[in-house]
Amino acid sequence: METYTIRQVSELFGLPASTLRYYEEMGILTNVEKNASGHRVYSSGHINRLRTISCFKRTGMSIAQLQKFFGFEADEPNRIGDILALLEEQERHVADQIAELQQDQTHVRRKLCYYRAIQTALQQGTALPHWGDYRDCSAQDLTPENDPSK
Amino acid sequence: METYTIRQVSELFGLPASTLRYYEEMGILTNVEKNASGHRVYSSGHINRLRTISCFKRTGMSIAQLQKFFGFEADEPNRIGDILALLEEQERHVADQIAELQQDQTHVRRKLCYYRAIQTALQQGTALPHWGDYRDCSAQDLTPENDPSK
DNA sequence: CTATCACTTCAAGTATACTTGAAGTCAAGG
DNA sequence: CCTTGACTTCAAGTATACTTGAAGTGATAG
Repeated sequence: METYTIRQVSELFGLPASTLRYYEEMGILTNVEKNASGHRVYSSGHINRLRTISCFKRTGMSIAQLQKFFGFEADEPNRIGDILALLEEQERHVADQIAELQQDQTHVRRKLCYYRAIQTALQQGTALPHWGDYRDCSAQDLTPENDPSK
Repeated sequence: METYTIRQVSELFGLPASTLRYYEEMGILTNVEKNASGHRVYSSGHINRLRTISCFKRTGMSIAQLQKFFGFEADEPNRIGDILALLEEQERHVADQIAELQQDQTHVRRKLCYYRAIQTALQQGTALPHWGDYRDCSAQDLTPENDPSK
């Protein structure tokens, strides 16, 4: 069975060793063994756990929620209901986040479009495009006809 | 020109009034007028600015970066290059975030799938599906053949 | 033998983004 | 006139998630 030092895990995930110790202390990275000289030894199970932690953290879970989730998992099969509820909540949350980010992407692209037009106008000495004060554009204010990003 | 009280803006964005004052103090919500009795008066320009702030914050910008960005905007047209660089960076960042979240969505769905199968097996008293230790499943470990979410 | 390196524990410190509390002002209602 | 409600400022406090520093241990290199 493959094992990893704290340094290897650290480099694998781009996390400082102190963070790995912190996760362990917080109880979200559990059952880390120690070798004869007291150094931590991680297994592929820990690597998988860390992938889940990264995933959940990216999708906005706090340490407290992670503690809860892995607490339920440790108490499987009694807590399958709780686990499913948490995962379903998280699935909704991720879907919402993706939808919001796609809106945000449009917002950023419109601002980009606006400032690129201004830059071009400045360089060519031509008139500025007359989109009014488009800087703080918002999805709501835009119809397909007046949307320069379309 | 339409105006808003701090309470109205607060409710519009679901942000406490203290946060609006904080954003103003930090210089990312600028030029807020006061009426005769010293109360803040927000305009539609502030509403648009707040939409941009929300967008940028969701996509991971810190207050410091927002200060920088709106600082550049205030100094337009001299800083169009800086603005464009920042927006382009942000566009890449959002795209990466969406891609990551889509991976995370798959991860969550697989875990859901796994635990639903376990729940079903428990309820029916049938054998557990033999996916090994699938709990900490990760995209890398899965081929289309052994992926229960497919 | 000793220095260096990679780790260890434990307590305390830091960064970010707010949040709260105290004390005061202003306008309207009773 | 007095209270109530909505705001104001300013300083200090809080929550979260680490991060850092000090002091120590054990294995390896010179």
